[in-house]
Amino acid sequence: MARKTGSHSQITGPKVRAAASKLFARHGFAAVSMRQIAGEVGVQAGALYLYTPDKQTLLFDLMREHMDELLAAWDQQDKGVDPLSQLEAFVRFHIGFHLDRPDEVFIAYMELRNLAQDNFIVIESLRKRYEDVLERILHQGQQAGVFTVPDTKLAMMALIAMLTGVNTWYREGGRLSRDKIEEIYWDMTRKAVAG
Amino acid sequence: MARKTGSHSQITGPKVRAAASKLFARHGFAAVSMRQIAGEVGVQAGALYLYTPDKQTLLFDLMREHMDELLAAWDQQDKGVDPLSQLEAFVRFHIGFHLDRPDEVFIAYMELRNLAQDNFIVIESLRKRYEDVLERILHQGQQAGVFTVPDTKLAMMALIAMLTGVNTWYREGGRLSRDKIEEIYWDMTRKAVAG
DNA sequence: GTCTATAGAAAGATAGAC
DNA sequence: GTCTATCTTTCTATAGAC
Repeated sequence: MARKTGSHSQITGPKVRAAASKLFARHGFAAVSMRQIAGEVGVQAGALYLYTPDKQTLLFDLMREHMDELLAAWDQQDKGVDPLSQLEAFVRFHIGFHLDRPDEVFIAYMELRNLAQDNFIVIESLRKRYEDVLERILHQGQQAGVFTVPDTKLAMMALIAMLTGVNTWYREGGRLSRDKIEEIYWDMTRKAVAG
Repeated sequence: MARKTGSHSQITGPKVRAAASKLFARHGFAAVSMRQIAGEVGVQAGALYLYTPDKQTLLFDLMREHMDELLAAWDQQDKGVDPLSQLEAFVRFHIGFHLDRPDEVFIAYMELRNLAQDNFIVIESLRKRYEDVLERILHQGQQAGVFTVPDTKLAMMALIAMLTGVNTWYREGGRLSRDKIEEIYWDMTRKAVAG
């Protein structure tokens, strides 16, 4: 078979990111070598540096892209006007979005400590923007007398931790459908913030 | 000042574990070198191997000890007989125990993927024993008609994720006292599993 | 019990051929 | 665009002096 030549940058670039995402999620950023990533892609280690200036930037780009997608997806989400509808929309959105991207989610939560200082600040501010979405919903519901949350920030953190936790045990084709899982988590959430 | 001589093994051993715990939690197992640990203890890298056969065992021992302590502490905990009292005891115990040991908790959750296969099995079985404690409480409450949890396993995972999440944002001397935090989390938990 | 020194492997990143 | 080859650094772990 003839050796392939010519430009592959539009194919290889995404493959590098996909391989890095998979390997970082499985083994952790620090435990994965550039050679391993290259092996997964099917190129030599040196070739990776056509697509990223260094390993740190590769991690940062993965995390930033994930957070950007998260915020953009929420903006485009159908959500009601009253706090209860918005909270339900948030719960279902959060679970669905996170279950669709287990590797990226894992990296976004686990590899914060491996970000360089400047990069960390950027990712943290994106995360804060997402947390603010939920906190605002809780605050509005509290003001409207629909929810009883003595501390909206604390309730926000508790709910996000609970919802994101789905990723730690969910397996494709498991006992419960995704819709059923969303249903149960929504039920717990609704009751937890009730009067 | 005279150079100290003689045995320090009863001091240095625990110092090695404390240093490893701190550094693994801050930077991750894979990102921490034996030289860094030695530097934190105040010895040379080679001296560490008097206290652990290798880096992997050092991680494993930290995690196993943490899980053993967790299970032992729960066994000695005051807990009522009815499901509601037991659930409250569990919530307060879990938050208190975990806030007392932020580094160990972080390691126990983040470094599972860096355990060798055999070691992973041991830690996972200890974790399962702890999860079973909560699942059993939920099951008993459901049977007794005190709780309304359609799926006890799922509710158990949701609650543990929510409770452990306290560690991600709690800072000593923060806005809320630990007792107040336990109070709020117990309130959310109680409502989430209510009828 | 701890040190210095080092073996041996592997890491991130770069240079230059093709 | 990718390869091979390599520089330089750093790693885990061990050996032997004190």
